[in-house]
Amino acid sequence: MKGQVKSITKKSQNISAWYNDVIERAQLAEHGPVKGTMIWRPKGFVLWETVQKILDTRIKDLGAQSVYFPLFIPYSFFSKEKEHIKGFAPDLAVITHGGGEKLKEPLVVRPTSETIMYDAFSRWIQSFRDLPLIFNQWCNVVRWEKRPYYFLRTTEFLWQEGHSAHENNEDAQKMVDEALKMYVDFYQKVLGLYGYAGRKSESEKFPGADATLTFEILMPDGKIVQGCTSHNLGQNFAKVFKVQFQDKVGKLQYVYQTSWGLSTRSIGAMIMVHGDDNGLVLPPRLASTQVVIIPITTKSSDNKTINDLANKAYELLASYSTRVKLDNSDQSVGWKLNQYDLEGVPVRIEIGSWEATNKEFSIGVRNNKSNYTVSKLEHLAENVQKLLDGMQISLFEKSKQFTKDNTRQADNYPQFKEIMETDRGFIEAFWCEDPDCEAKIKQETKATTRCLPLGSMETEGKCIYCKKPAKFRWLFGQAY
RNA sequence: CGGGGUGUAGUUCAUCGGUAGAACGCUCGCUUUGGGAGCGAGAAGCAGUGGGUUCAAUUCCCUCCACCCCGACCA
Repeated sequence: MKGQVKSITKKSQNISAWYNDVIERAQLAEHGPVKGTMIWRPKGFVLWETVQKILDTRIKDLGAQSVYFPLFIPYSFFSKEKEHIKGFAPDLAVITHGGGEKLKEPLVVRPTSETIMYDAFSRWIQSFRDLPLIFNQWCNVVRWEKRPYYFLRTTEFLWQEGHSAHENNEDAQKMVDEALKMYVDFYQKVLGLYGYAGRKSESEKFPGADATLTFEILMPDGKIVQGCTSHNLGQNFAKVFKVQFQDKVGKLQYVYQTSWGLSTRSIGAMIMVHGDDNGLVLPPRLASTQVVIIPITTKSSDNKTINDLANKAYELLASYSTRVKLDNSDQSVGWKLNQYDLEGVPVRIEIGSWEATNKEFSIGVRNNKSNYTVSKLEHLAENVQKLLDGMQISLFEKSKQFTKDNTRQADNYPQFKEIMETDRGFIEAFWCEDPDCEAKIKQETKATTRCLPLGSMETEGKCIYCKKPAKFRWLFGQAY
């Protein structure tokens, strides 16, 4: 009965190796032939499809219309906004040749679409009646990565980018806030991930933005993933791309703009936080298979009764709109159980002789390995739903608890450094908001400001680094 | 771009100066099925690349390339 299958690296032993093992063994993805690229296999891509499906509805609820802009952007577009090109230049993939000839002007492979979109906006927006204009596009973008990592840092990644133009800053700010709220809700309710929403520092904000909002998520190794961003671009791009409209009194004005995005990085964060030594653990709302039914037939069992019962359970759950799969394949039971653990299927139902005799079902939940629940047929659908709901909540609660347990206040720099050398995680510390202090802290501890949490109260404190007056405790941490 | 490591079957690796072997996976058959089943048969490899040393290189030396890990950069 002993299998010779090589087990995956323990999560506690080496989280990078574990992460790579899980992704490859669960057949989510492989490395592409070009460094930094990844091949999305069906079981991985379906996760993104689900993210898209759920998020797209919410994005449209924000008033966005879907569009698609070209992958190739004239280099000159990038140069127009000074901060923008400065921030993105190191990441750009630039095409110099095409059709066997050297191009007159190099082309940038889209790292983000502000420039190419706003060039069009300048033609499409003429009047206050054209506002607000809210677009969203799902696409791939390229940012050259020196050190790639599945999902979290890939040279080509997939995302959604929302772009809007408004008459005034209030409307733009409202858009930015709503987009962030949508992302936070998505992370918490669908992906089951806790985190901190806040504002980025001047040096960490999007190149070309007035302000950037973010949702920061703690990983098990104490490093932090930026889960999404929502930027208030002010009139910075409007001025260089001449995006102007005539207001109600006929005066020519620049629009106020926003952009906001969530990428395939979200899937990496979800895997890293929820997964365990047996493989993936998928939040029920994300899982394309929420329940797997495994009939256990033997030579001596009443296989007709077992199969009838399994079929009934399948139909019942399917009619309850549970995403259910019945596995009749001839693999051994042990293999199936391990396989579905690896794939992260939230709930499994086993039906063998014992269950057939008692007309009951043994139900196991992925994140509570040892416990089985027993259910009669008539209560199956609602009991399974309760287990799915319970699992969804417990994943989030666990993520929340872990984040809270690893959010520490540092009141002096030695303390700060000690935390960074041991547990890392989030550190709340006063900072004077001088970029020099921020840069030095980063250099000395690897920690950067992650955000100023929304709703932070202004008080009086001293900068952790220079001891000059500081108004807020910022969240610090090591970025992924 | 710095520091370290690895390239041999689909995968993970072993081997060794005389042109290759295991496990898992895969195919076929029989037997099986309550936490990765058993037996038998079978398919599968120009040993990353280019050069050098040698009678002989997968093996030793160098180049390049790729990938992995650790740093700097980053959604």
